[in-house]
Amino acid sequence: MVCMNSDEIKKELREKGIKNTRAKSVLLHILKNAEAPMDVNSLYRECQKETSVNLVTVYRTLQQFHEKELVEEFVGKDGVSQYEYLQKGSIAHPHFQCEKCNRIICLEELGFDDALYFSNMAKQHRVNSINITLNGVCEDCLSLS
Amino acid sequence: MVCMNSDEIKKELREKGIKNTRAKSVLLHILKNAEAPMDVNSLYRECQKETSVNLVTVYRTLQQFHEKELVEEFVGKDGVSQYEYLQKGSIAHPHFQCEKCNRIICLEELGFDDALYFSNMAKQHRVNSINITLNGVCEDCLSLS
DNA sequence: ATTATAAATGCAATATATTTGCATTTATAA
DNA sequence: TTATAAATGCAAATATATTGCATTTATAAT
Repeated sequence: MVCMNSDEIKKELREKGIKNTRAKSVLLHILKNAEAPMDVNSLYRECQKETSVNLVTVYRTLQQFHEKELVEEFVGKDGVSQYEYLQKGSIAHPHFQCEKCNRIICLEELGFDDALYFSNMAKQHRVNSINITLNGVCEDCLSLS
Repeated sequence: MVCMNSDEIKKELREKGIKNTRAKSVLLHILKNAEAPMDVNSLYRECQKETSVNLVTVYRTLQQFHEKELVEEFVGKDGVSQYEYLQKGSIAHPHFQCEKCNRIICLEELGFDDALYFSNMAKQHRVNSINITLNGVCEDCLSLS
């Protein structure tokens, strides 16, 4: 298990007005240590390793984390929601999703200010988030075929 | 109803090895005339105006159109699949989706070759498609609040 | 024109992802 | 210590999408 100061997690939850329960702290911990976006099932499985929790609680927690802007949410081409910890002040990065195994890989940040660039395209609307996802076949699945 | 040479539709279906049935031709017609991506329900409702068709047939037809590369498919933040006629040789364009009313608006094409730009980020993988979606609140919903 | 065949369709059932209602428990602030 | 809002679990409901199977139909070959 990846290490992290539990006081830090506790503080982060309190700042957002979220009760410091086992489920919430474990989930936030998992999300903060994830190297790629995760779906509800993976998060549920990981969470179960640490504490007994109901799947509905995971759904509700992720919804709350999203509302409180702790995590970003997007839906992959397979129709499954993905969650990723939202690094404060960081620039959004694109993702690659494999059509065979559905795994998601983080790509490097764009070489330009995407928020500025893309928001200009939709000036008359209010842009809250930008999602860039490349779809295809990952190197692992390529080597299997 | 928007006009379009039905021979053109017929030819397009035949070229892709798809039987020229009422459901298929009506759906292709609707998709070709749509000014933005549509979901299954809108397509189903539109299709019903022209011919009696089962929802399953709409699903299966869209799946086929996607396999035969007649349409592009992506999933919005609301988890609903969206379909858009694939203009041959055209450059992909980003979309804006409203978080309130869920409608999708096509944005202008990127000012650079997105396929080249983004594929370079995922060199070790095979990139088949690129989806760029901005999420936020559209001008109509903004003016209501 | 007739016919054989694969493709397409409808209907019912199923699968999967996600949400909701409600009773109970728990963290936290007073 | 206690009152309260928040969090949780469980069951059921909802929404989206898929599958199996029997029947129908477009199309190409005759």
